Amino acid sequence: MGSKERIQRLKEETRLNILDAALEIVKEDGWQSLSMRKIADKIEYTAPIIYEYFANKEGILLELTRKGYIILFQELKAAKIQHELPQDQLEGMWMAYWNFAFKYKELYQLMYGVDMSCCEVIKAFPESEATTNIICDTIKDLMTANPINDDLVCRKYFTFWSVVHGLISINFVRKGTDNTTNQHILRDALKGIIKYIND
Amino acid sequence: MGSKERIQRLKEETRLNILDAALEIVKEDGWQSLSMRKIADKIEYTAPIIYEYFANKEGILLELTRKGYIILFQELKAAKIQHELPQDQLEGMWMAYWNFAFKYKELYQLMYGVDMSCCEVIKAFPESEATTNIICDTIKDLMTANPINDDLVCRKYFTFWSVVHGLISINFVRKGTDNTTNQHILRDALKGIIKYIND
DNA sequence: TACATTTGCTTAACAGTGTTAAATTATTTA
DNA sequence: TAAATAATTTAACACTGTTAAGCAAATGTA
Repeated sequence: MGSKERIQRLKEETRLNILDAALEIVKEDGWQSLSMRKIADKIEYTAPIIYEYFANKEGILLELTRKGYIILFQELKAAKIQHELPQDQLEGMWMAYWNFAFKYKELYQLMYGVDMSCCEVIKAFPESEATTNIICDTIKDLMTANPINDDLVCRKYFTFWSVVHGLISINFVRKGTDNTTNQHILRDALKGIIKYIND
Repeated sequence: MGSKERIQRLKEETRLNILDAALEIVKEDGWQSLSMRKIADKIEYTAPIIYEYFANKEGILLELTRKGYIILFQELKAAKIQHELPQDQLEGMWMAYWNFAFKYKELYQLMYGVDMSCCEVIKAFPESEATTNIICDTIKDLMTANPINDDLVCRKYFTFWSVVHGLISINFVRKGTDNTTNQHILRDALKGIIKYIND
């Protein structure tokens, strides 16, 4: 009776269907909108059967996260073997990382908790502009070129922001790491950017 | 009849109470756990009256976001006036930004969408280690020192990750900005770090 | 003072969420 | 064919945000 295996195969298939359906829903309407009943609808079952394949909703998310890491690793590996020199490999891998984030945006959000669930449309607050300005003004003060290239100011601001925000959010997610060490990293990175602000 | 104003003052007070209660709940149990009924409980009312002060739940979040920006701006300003030289001002402001993120962690999460709602406890996946390793290996390849300082490798990896992740998540949140320009920023930043990897 | 009106607040309800237990249907086994 | 097992659904529970209806107290008006 080989039907045992056939059934096993079918079960494995619906398991994958659940994951696919979940990701599809997220691609359409975001993580906020993902629900067990919607997944069930998509695979043409009712909600409770999902619990025969996953412990709960988080189980689905964990599985998708795992899938994300596997894909990411493959892309990194592919990028690495395209170069000989370590410095080229490193740059290539980080570019691959970057590309992964946009190609698999939903998975990246899941993996690294970049969730803009709250305040769906962050329409630039007037209050947020003030903070942008006070920093950009100082960047301008540092610039020797005349007239000042506003585009460059904006880019430098972005670089600063990315470094600091990245360090912060990674600290939030991986909260194990020592804070003073990271503050050291931050200070070094800042000094580096400031030093070469006129490039 | 000065009672009009007294009532106005009371209303303003409960409005603030709602915001305080919301933030308190989030501090205790995270954004995921915030609910209208819990807020109502805390201010000793029932849920519907909150809608007399805010359009909906998002209205509360928006107000807290605004508060966050106001506080952040004040901290930046305070940091700036403590220095004379622009480069010191800049470093001071970014350090203030950093400190703000940890001092007002919940507000920062709200403002910049750093939400680890999904997968509450991201227990280091084996799959995630593979991606960490493939990059750290390459960083080691680049290092001239012998024996290799593992701590430094880790720190360099963190720096890379922060820059890239920061740039990505800021691109997600502020999706208006041009992608190719950011890729340019990224490439420059990467080259910079790689260049000074032995410092 | 007596009535009408506005205000403040609550209860009840709706549609949605994740999740579990019971009931039901379909399939396999004896 | 009858019993046992598996597959799937229905019903329910405790939540969620949100709205409408109802009530009670305070206020305005005669």
